[in-house]
Amino acid sequence: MTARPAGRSAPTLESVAALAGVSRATAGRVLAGSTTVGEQAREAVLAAAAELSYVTNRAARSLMTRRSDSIGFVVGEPEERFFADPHFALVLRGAHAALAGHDVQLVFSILASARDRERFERFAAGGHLDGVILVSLHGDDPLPQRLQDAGVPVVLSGRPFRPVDGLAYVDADNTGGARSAVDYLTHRGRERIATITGPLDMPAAIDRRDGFLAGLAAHDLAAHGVADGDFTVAGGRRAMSELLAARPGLDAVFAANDLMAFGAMQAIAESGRRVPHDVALVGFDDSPLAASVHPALTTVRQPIVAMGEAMAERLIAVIEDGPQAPLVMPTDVVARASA
Amino acid sequence: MTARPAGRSAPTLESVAALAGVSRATAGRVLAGSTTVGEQAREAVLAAAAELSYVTNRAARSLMTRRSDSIGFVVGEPEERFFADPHFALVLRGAHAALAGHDVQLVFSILASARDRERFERFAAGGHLDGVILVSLHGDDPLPQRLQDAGVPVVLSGRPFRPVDGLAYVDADNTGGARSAVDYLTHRGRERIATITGPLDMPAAIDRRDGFLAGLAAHDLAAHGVADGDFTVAGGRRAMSELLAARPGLDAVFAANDLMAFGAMQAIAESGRRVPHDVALVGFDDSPLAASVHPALTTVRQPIVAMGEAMAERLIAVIEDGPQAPLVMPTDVVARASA
DNA sequence: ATGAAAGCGCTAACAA
DNA sequence: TTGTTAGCGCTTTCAT
Repeated sequence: MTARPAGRSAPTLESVAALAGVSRATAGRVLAGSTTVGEQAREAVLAAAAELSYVTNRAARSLMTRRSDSIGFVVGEPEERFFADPHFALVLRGAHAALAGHDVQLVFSILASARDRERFERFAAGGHLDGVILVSLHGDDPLPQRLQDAGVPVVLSGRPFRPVDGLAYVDADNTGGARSAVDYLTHRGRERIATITGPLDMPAAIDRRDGFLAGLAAHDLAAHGVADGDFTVAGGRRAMSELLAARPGLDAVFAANDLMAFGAMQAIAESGRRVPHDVALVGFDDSPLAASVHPALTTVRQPIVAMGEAMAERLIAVIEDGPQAPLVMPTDVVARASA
Repeated sequence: MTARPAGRSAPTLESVAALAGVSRATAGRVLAGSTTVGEQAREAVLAAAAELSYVTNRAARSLMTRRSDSIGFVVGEPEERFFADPHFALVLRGAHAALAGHDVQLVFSILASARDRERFERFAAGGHLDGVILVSLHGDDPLPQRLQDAGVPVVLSGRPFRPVDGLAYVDADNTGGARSAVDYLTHRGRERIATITGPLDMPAAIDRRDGFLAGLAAHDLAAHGVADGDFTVAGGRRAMSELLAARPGLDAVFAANDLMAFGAMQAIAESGRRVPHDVALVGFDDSPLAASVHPALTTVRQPIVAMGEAMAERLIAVIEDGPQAPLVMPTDVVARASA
C-alpha cells in the first residue's frame, strides 16, 4: 500500500528540477543549502519545491550519505516502574526538543528481552543508527561498551556503574544534591537525620547515599539510621516504618527520590507523627506531584528536561567531533512545607 | 562519520551472496523468506548471513519497496501535563511491544509548534511513514482528517472530538466506566454523589461526565454537584473545595481521573471529613500511584498498555487491509479503601 | 530454481 | 556556476 492518494506519486528531485528548469544536481544543491548556486536558479528551485510540496526521500539520501539521519532513544530497563515514573517521559521530551532543528528522527526502542538486545545491537552496529541515547540501564550493563566498540556513538543517562573509557554521559549532581539536602536540614536545626536509599545497584542511588553521608560528616554528624528502599512508594513506606521502629528519636529523613518520600510521608503520619513538626522530610527529583502532595514536599530538584536536551546535544557532538567528556548538571533544593 | 570501526564496512547482500556462492538475487530471496529456493542454497545463504552478521540495509530496501518500514508515534499536545502523566509512557510501551515482531521502527515525535505540525504533515504525506499513531489531540484537531486525506493510515488514541469518516481509534469505555463507578457507589449506599469533570474539550472528559449522569439517572438520582476540573491534582483539589462549600452534605465523589482524585482527597481531609467514612471517593485510570496513596484509591481501571498494543495492531491492519472500525476496550472498577 | 539486469531517488565526483 | 555521470544496496521482472 502507499501513503498517498492513488495516482499522484511523491515528487522527486527530478520533478522539482524539471519544473525549475535546472538539472537535478543544481536542484539538489539548492535544497542542501549550497552557496555555489546562482540567485535565479535558487529561487526557481525553491518555488518549484514549495509548489510540489517536495520532501527529500530519506531512504535515497541515506543510501548515498551512509548516514541514517536517525538516532535511537533506547530504554534498557523493561521494568514497569520506569514507565510509571514521569522522569522517563520528560527526558524523552527534552531529547526530542533538542533534536528538533537537526532533521533527524528519534527512533524509540525498548530492550525487553535478550533477543531484543541482540537484535538491537546488530541493528545499531549495522550502521542503521547514527547514535544512541541510552537510558535506564541497570547494574553493570555491557551494552554501552559493546556499542562503543562497534563504533556507534553513545550517550548515557547517568554515570555508568563502572567507568567506561571515553563514554559520554549526562548526570545530575547526585552527590552534591544529597549534601545540600543535609545542609538544608541542619540549617533548620535537625540533627538526628536518617536516609532511605534507592536500589544500590544504581549509581544514582549510591551517589545520593554517599552524598548524604558526606554531608553529615561535614557537620560532624552520623546517620541516624539508613534504610534500603527501591525508588517506589511502597518501598519508601516500608523503609520509613523500619526507621521509626529502630530509631524512634529521628527528627529528619532524606529520601533518595520523591516517590519514596511520598511513601515515607504516609508511614510518618501513621505513626502519629507530623511532618515537618516531628519529622522533617526531603525528597529528590522534584517530580510533578511534589508540589501537590500535602504537606508539599521539599525536595532536591534535578533539571530533567534540560538533561534530556543535553544528552541529545552531547550525542550530536560525539557523532560530529568524537568522544566527549561527561556532563554533570547542578541540582538545587526546592523549599516547600515538608522540611 | 561512520557507525563502524574504520576499515570494515557493513556487509551487503552482495558479500553474503559471494560467501554463499550464489547470486545476489538468490541470497535476497532466501532472506525474504521465499519458498522457491533450493535447500542447499538456502542453507549456504543463511550460514553466510550469520557469519557476516548481515543486516538488511533499510534505506536500500525502502527505496525499492516504497515503504518506510517505520511508523510514527506522535504526540499532538505539547503540554507538560501530558508528560507528567504515566499514561503516556504506558501507551508508548504497549505500542512498542505490539510492533516488536513486525520489523518496523517506531519514530517518536512531538508536535510542539505550528511549524512542527506543518513539517510533520509534509513528512508523513511524503510517504516517509507507513502509518501514524496519534496521541493526545486536543479539541477539534484537523490533523487526523488531513493525514487521512493525504492517504496516510492513522489510528487515534481516544475517539475524535467530532466523528471522522473511516477513522480508526482505540478508546476506553469511558461512559461505561463512569456508570460502573456510580453503580459501585450506590451499591455501597451512597446517594448524594458529586463529580469532578475533566477539561470538557476532551472527549474522555465528556464521556465520563455523561456516563456519570446516565448512571445516576438509572438509579433515579440527580448529581449532587458537578465541578469542572482539568485532570490535575491542583484542579481536583480546588474543585473538591468548591463542591464541599456548595454541597456540604455530599457523601460521595466521582473524579474523572486519579490525579484529580488525589487532589480531592486532600481537600476532603482539610475540611475535616474522612475518606471513605464521610465521603467515598472513586477515581478513573488506576494510575500506578492509586494503590499507594492513603487511603488506597478505588478507581476505574482502563487497560492502558493493552490499548497501546491495540493501537499498533489496528494501525497495521489499516495499513494492510484498509479502514478499520473503532475499538472500545472495557474498564472495570478496582475496589480499594477509598470507597 | 537461479542469474542477469534494471532501476528506486539521491549525492558527490568530475567536467565543462 | 552548472550539468553529466556514477553509483549507494536492495527488490523485482525477465530470461534461462
